[in-house]
Formats: sequence, structure tokens, C-alpha cells
Amino acid sequence: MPELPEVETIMRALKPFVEGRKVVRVEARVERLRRKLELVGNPDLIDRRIVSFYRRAKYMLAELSGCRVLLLHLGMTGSCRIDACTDPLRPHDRVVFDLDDGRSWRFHDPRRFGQVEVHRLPAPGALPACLPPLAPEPLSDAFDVGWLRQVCRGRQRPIKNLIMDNAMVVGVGNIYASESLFRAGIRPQTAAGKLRANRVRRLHAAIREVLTAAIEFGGTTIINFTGVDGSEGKFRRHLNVYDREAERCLRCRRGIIRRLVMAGRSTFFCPVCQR
DNA sequence: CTTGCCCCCTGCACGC
DNA sequence: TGCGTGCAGGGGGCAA
Repeated sequence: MPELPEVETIMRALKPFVEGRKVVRVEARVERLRRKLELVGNPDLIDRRIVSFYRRAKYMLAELSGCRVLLLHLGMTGSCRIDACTDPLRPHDRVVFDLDDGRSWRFHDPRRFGQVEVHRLPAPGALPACLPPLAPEPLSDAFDVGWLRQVCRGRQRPIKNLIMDNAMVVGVGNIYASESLFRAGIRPQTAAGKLRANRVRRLHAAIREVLTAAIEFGGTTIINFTGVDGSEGKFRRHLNVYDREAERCLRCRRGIIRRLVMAGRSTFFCPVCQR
């Protein structure tokens, strides 16, 4: 569900509501999401000021006073909403954070693949040590063509699987992987190490362009992604190949979009203009 | 080290 | 209407 643009959209919408606030009460409505929830009565969370709220890869991080951090991952079906503490909960609201201004931040996640955890930080402004190895942010200067060339070099795996690997490229999930490769004119099955420098350059540009455009439109709505106020992302109609199996290619007007399964995930491409 | 496979969980669309 | 099947935006653990 949420790839980088969706997480960025949700993070930006939440930020003004949570920065500077304290969580005065937390309620876990299920025992576990992807992992066991250890939030209720946790002194690392309650009554600490949220000093900053930001995104890293597909994680949202609320840094708390005293070198603590609240880490959230939306998994496949996670979303957040700001209500009043007195508003009724909805089905699948899994975690409730009541804030010190009477608002209530609710983590909603039907499939429970999400993550909500509190950790200590080695230093103010640092990232928690529990995060897996993560590539540079794809919209930062650190994610340059040289990085992408280096992670492709010598690797046999299909380029689509590689750009969905968070140690190689972060933020690109199943939708934007297909979209980026379409934009770059590259077949998803191509071995990463076989891409010539020029095609790596095109892919690098395509990833940034696709993610940037999707952020501008507030993310993609496929099934149940909604922003913090319940509105829907507007990027879906801008998708060129994802979920368009058997349709005519919008670019070349000759190919018929094909679907195949790679690493267990649906993959879409135009057999004419992706080589 | 690298890579693919399977699983975690719930809801929905589809075909019979 | 009711049921079975397959599929869904992520990622971690494990085995080859």
C-alpha cells in the first residue's frame, strides 16, 4: 500500500498536529501488529514531547524528548487519522494516541502488517539502531547515478527486484517499481548487472520523476490509502502500466500491457517499448 | 554473500 | 445468496 509518496503525504499531513505535542494516553486495541505492541504504560513514550516528525524510507519517526523515538511503519494497509479524543473509534483502529491538546492520533491497519514501536536513540537527531540497512533517500543528493550503478554492478537479479530492495533503493514499492521501469523503457526481468550506464541513468531519473510526481498528487489510491483527513490520493489516474494488463500501451500505442509475477508480486510492462 | 520463497493478516472481487 | 479462490501498496526469516 503505502510506498514512499504515500508515507510522505501522510507524514506531511500529520506533522502540524503532532510536533510539539505529548502523548498523554495510549491504547493498543490488539496485542500485536507485525510484532507485539509494547506501548501501554511505556515510560519511553508517555508525556514526552514530540520534538520532530519526519520520514526515512517508508518509516515515520516521531523523535521524543530524552532520546526516544516512536517508529511507525504502515505495512500494506496502514493509515493514520487525526480525530478528537471523544470521537468514536472505527473498525481496525489498532493504536490510539491521545494528545495533550485533546486531539487523538489513530493508527488504522486492517491487515496488521504495520509496526508501531518505541526505541532509544544513540543521540538527539540520530536514527534508531533497530532500522534495517537502508539505501540513501531517493530524492536526496546522496542517491546519485553512481550509487545506482554501484548497486546494479555484477548483480544477476532482475532489476525490478533490485529496486524494491531497501538496501539498494528505498521507497520504491510494487506500483512505482513497474512505473519507474516503464518510464525508463526497461524490462523488469533484465538482470541488473547487464544494464549499460546510459540505461542506469535513465532509471535513476525515472525513479525520481515518478516518486516526485506521485508526492505532488498526494499518492496513489488503489484500495484503502487515504490521507489524514480521509481524502484520497490523486495519482492513480497517472499510473501508466500498473494494473493495466491487456490494455494498449499509453506511450507507444502498439504494445499490449502484460502482467507477470516476480518474487510473488504482480509486475506490469509494455513488451514493445520496454526492452 | 546473494537470492527466491513463504509467511504474517483481513477484505474484496470474482466465478460457480 | 453463499461459498471457495485468488489477489492486494511490505518486509523479515529462512534455506539453497
